[in-house]
Amino acid sequence: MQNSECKKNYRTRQQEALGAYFRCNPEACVTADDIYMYFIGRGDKIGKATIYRSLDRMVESGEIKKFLSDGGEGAMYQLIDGGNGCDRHFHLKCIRCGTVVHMDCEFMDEFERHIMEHHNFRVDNGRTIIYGLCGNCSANVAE
Amino acid sequence: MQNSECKKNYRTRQQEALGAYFRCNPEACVTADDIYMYFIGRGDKIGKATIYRSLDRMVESGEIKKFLSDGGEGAMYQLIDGGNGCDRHFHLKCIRCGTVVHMDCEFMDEFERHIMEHHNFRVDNGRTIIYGLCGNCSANVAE
DNA sequence: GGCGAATTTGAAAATGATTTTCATTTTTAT
DNA sequence: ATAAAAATGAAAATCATTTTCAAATTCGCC
Repeated sequence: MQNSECKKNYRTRQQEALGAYFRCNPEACVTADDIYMYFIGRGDKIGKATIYRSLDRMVESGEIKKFLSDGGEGAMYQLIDGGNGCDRHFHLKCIRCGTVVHMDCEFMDEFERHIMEHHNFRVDNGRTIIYGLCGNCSANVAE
Repeated sequence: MQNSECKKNYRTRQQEALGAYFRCNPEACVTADDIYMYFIGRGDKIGKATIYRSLDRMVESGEIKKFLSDGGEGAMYQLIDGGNGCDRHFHLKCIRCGTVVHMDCEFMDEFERHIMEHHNFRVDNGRTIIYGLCGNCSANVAE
């Protein structure tokens, strides 16, 4: 009810609880049901629909990521570490686990310059996402 | 029944059909239902269960990859590294006029190599679209 | 401090993708 | 060819996720 200890502007107790859950478990990699069970286990009152809705919001706002698990239990959710949005780098997004790697090095300038000079095209870093496989997943996918 | 035209060792007509589908559509990025509809549309006889089972096998064997779409329609399947040249270039898409420029030059290899070596990430050219402004639009847009 | 509007919640029902069941068909090995 | 093993398809079952809608909560404002 009161959000005295809360800095972020979550509107409701449930939304704050979810935010706190991820902040207190920064490495958590969980399904919606995992989270539901966690709260139910603690005796908290929360509905699954609310969890799904809140997770959607957090994915939308870029706080957490959603991806397909290796097993087949449903979507998994995990905190996005950096979280600080910046336009001076590319995003490399793993198509397997959803991890976003931030590419922020001088080579990028070279890339932009090449595309500008040789292809007459001005890259928009903010909108561009490079898809592929991160190191982990690359190692796990047989080829 | 006869697999005269088939080189790969798929056991059944349905499995061969699925393999052929991906080989003939190397850039296809589809849901199980897309594939089902495709075959039904052609008048072929195939069940959804078989499609799911075959897709699982192909993911397992590393022929195709499975991932969560950005929209929310279910899992998507796509050939891994089509092997065909179509995966060998980037697409530069203008966010203003929609023009797609194909970037197909030796610099791309350099780009991939850099990302692989410095960022431990294997770029998937087929799925990546670089957004920005084409020459025309760049000249016309005030910034 | 409280009232009404707007938003959020939760339980249950609905949805929809995927999996399982099982009788039948096809393939494989002999 | 023939029997055993594996694969198929239609339908039913499963299960994660979404929707519905009435009740509860929060927000804006006086």
